[in-house]
Amino acid sequence: MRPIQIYDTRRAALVTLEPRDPGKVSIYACGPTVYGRIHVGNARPFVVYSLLKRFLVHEGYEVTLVANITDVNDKIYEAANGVDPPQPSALLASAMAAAYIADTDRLGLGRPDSEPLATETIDPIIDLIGVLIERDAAYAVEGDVYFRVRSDEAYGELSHRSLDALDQGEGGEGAALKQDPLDFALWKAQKAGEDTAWDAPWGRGRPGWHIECSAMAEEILGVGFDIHGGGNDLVFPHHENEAAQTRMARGQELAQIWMHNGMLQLDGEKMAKSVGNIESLALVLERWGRDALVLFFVSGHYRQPLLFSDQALKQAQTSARRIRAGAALLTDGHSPPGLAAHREQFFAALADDFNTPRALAALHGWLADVAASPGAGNDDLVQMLTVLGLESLLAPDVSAEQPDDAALELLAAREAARATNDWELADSLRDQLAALGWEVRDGKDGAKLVAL
RNA sequence: GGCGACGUGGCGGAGUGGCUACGCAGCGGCCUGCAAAGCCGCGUACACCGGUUCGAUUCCGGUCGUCGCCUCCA
Repeated sequence: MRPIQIYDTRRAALVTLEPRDPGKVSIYACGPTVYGRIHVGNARPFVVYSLLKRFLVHEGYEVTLVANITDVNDKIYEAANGVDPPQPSALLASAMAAAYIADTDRLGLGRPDSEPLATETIDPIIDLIGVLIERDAAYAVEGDVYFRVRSDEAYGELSHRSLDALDQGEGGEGAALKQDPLDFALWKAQKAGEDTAWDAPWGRGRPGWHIECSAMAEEILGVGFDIHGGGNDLVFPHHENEAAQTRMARGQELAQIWMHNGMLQLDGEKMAKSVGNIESLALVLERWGRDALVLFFVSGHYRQPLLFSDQALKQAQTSARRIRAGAALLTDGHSPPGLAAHREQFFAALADDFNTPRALAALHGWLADVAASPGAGNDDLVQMLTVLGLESLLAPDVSAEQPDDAALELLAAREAARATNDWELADSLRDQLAALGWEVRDGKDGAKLVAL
């Protein structure tokens, strides 16, 4: 196992991964709130942490990846009430959770080891809130429970903010009940129009947004697990609050390393539902294919913003096609030792804060060199592509359309024309095929059709 | 306003105190009946102004600009 460096938001520095349990790495990645279909931006953390897991497994670690699904939330109530006719919020949440699973399944990266739901973690949530109240880090008011931010001396450490700079706090309803504007809700009393609620010692209601993650992460991974991930828009307040809750309730840090991915951008702005510049994941997958999308994601470093555009996806598609073409020239088996340096660079890049673009450059270097020895073993490439979630490029494109009989007839006619050196007719038939969307590729073993 | 990140060749996107990132596009060549695909080759780009240094795209200061968070957000 080589040393693995990861950038930790809290320490604002690269740190060496030193698992709590030797040989095992535990990761909790914040997933979506399911009140609608997810967009491509939401897929970035899913891809990043799925691939990080693959890399760590390759390095010999036993990895547990947890990705939660938030299925109770104001947004869900709003969305359920906004449908005509209004539907039960639990129904909408479960439908959207299923859609989320289906959409991310199509990324072809497998599932996280555990995908807990907030609504199935209510008891641990209530217990955790109870401990916070006992320790005077939280207080109940009229059925709500608020976290006393100023009780936590370390508050702000993760997001590097001073309390003075946070004079606003959570606004809106509940503001009047808070002892300090900075305090945030752990539990919200049931209100009119809210159709999901659970009984708790301080009244019937449902959990606030941040507490569920503290509870779910602790339930599955235990306190002090290795890596907590999510989009960098969650650093404050979500992760700051999660960290504070666990710190005050358990006297220990929730996670050792806080890892955050950058935002996908569209038209110079973060892609977000609130901005309205979203492209649904399902649509992008359908349009460009999962190979192109995954390659697009790994083409940029996870911490940097990444510019989403048709051009970028088209480039990724072309690049994926060429990698596949290169891979097709190889045979199963050991790779030439002379190429090992490229493979080492590939994994060294990933060990250095999961630098996928640099790894990709090494992969291209490997492919460029292997071109000189056709029929070489593909072992190295299999390893590299698998870690990037692109092992599908080792096989012919299964999503490729198959030519219909009409196209095949034209192709046969062209072959016949070529056999008699009737180039004019052959070229005209090739143009006809192009008009039908087929590109002709002449090769040693005859002509083939490829969808344009 | 506060905090943070960033400004790299046509586009995307790494990285480094002096040495080719890489990809896509483009150009030239090989191959081909001609093409396509594939292969080979080709780009002294690092916002601006100062400073440190033998030497800065890389370090420091400033200017301009962009993005993120500070409210729901992956």
